[in-house]
Amino acid sequence: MFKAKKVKDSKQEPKKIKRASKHSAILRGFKDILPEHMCYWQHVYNLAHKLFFDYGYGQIEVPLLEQTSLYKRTIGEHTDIVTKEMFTFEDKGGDSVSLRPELTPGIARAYVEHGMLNRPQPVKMYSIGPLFRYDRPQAGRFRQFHQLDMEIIGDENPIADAEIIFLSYLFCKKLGIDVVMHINSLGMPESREEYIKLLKEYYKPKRRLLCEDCKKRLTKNTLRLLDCKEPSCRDLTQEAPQLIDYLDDESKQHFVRVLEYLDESEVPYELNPFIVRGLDYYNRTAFEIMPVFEKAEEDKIPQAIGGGGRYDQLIELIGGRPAHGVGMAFGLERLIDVVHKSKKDSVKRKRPQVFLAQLGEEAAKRAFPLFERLRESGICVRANFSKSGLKQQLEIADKLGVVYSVILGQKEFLDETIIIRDMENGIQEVVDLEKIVDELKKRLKNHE
RNA sequence: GCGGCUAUAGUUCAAUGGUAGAACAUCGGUUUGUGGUACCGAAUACGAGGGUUCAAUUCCCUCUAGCCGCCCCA
Repeated sequence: MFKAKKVKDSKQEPKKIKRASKHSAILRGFKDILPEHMCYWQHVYNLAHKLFFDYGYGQIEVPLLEQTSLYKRTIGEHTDIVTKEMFTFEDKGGDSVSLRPELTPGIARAYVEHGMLNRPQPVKMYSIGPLFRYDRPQAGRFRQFHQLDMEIIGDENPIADAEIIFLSYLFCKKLGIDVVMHINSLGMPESREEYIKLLKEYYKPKRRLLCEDCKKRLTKNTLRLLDCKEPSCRDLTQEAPQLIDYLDDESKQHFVRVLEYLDESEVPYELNPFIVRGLDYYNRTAFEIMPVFEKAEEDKIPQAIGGGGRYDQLIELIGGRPAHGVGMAFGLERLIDVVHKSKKDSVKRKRPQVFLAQLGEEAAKRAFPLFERLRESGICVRANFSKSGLKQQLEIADKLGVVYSVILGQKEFLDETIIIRDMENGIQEVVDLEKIVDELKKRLKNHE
């Protein structure tokens, strides 16, 4: 991207290269996950695979790219996600395709397309992967982000809702973070629509008292009115009719039973009538996971690290035979951020145990297969064969935080011996090269 | 999409209307084989464009990006 005029002066060649590389920067709202941060991701992944296997969830992966219409139909034609946040483009065949902004539609599609309703119901699945939304980047919000998603499809029973919420809670607990589940019931679409009518009628005479945003919400997104942080709107909201009082009887029953199950499994939750979710396919149970911080830490309202709910119409929407469903997803960047900040951050980076240092051509040659011998025997070993100075190598060993360094120099090479150096106190010992594996293992065992 | 703040080496920060310093990190050396604790040296930066000016990294404008808030969401 650098300008042509700068190319004129050939003396500036190195500078130009530097500049050019600056211009080819990462896309807005996208993030690299660097090696030193990967331990958090691996920790989350490992925990997820274990937990979901234990609870009988199968892992599924669905494409990053799907027909745009899949998302329009499921998430909702008029939602923000579909109208302005999707990476949508035409492929070479002229079809409109979109990078997935959500995991659930793809999984539901797979359920229908692979005839999963012929499997024992319900079908339990989980999925981990990147999602894309063309949104303005902000704290905890990126254009490519990752979710851990779980779904139970083919189960109307409130215990399925409770299981999803329970597993979400359990997962947070395993990660060592404190959370509380904010939970609500949206009822069925019909009862919800009736409630929205009521809500409009309630606010309309008071329109003048609302903030500018809420005036728009009144017609476009009435439920969101309840969520406004303006004090004047809040006052009005206090007296507003509550969704929960207008639920159809079956939904009410369903909700009560979900809560009973949650009480039984000791999941901490709060009823929150303002959880409405931004996707059209939700009905009945809706919930969000809010992290709980020590009070000194945060003066702002914490962001939800996950959310989900029931979607009993979704499968039918995409052309399958009707099947009930309930699911949730964690935002992994936010989740990891909370783990990172929490005092119980238990994620430890794996440290290598031994550094193998070599001196001289002959020793280096011998050290190379020795590395493999150590690795094969289960010792976590590191080396840098292209460095020749012992000082440099010990420096690296120190930075890696190894317990022992082993030094193979020209002298040791000739004697068929090797030095073991205790990195904590600098005490060295010469041992037979033959016995190095046993000697190291013996010492490492004592060290534990 | 709207608003606020910011933009100097890999990182964290300085200084300055006359083109920039430090710390840490990186690489190399201190007579040839010893780190965590010395000393010396090297490479690396004013986000982009325009304007004011004899002169701009410094002042002004635009753009871009980052952070934060709104909207929305994970």
